[in-house]
Amino acid sequence: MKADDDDVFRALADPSRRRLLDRLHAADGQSLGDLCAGLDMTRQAVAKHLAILEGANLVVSMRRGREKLHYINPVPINGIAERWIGKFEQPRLAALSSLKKSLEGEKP
Amino acid sequence: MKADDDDVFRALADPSRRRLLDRLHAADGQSLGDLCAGLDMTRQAVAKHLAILEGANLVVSMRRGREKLHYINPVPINGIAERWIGKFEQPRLAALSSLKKSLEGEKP
DNA sequence: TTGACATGCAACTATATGGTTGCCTATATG
DNA sequence: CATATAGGCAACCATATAGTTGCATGTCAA
Repeated sequence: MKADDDDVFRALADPSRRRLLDRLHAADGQSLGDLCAGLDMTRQAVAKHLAILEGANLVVSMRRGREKLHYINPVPINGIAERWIGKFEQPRLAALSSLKKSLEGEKP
Repeated sequence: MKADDDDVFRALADPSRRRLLDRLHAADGQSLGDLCAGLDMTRQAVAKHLAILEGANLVVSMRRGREKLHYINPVPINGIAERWIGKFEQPRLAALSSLKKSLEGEKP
């Protein structure tokens, strides 16, 4: 519920950014140019997405010469998975059964 | 990576909607009026958020008389946690160490 | 039936967002 | 040095989104 989480959720909301994360997951440490290849977006658009991902701390970058290499940072994702999503996993079956019960039992 | 996931991620992107899910998590089966209490939003705004959550299948609703009761549906959240977030949990430490290695070893 | 209560629907506004184009800066390399 | 390459910056545009107000519909209870 921290404010940080908001950046992470918003960063994850865009399909293009999720694809970028997928690409980095497949091959970590790619440059901006590498990440642009095959996407029908301008380089600048990709750069903006990467900036947002960096802002959410989902990606860290370092410059090597004139290149900027990008690395995935799994910590925030792990964070929301643990602190926010985790609480829905445990009561999953309970909620389903209580829902079913409600749907069946409340009408009469 | 299904198209459904997009709805879920987008639904989760908004803090107000996450708060609504939190409220439903705290007390399942609330009506629209119940969910409005204490929020500085109009009822209509809340209704829209709930519609989006329903569209993403994160919430299901049923009418009882003139009330509409809302229930959380943990399945989609569980889905993205398993299928999308899970793949980042496992390589977490590996990625961190490779990042550290890169940050230290590439400069000279 | 009549009025109060819970929700639905529609139009409208303002801002956020994703994307573009154009130009500038910095690092290699001939 | 000159030129290509990789990326950064800023203005701009179109649409999506969150929120509002106003009114309509449906349901309960006296």
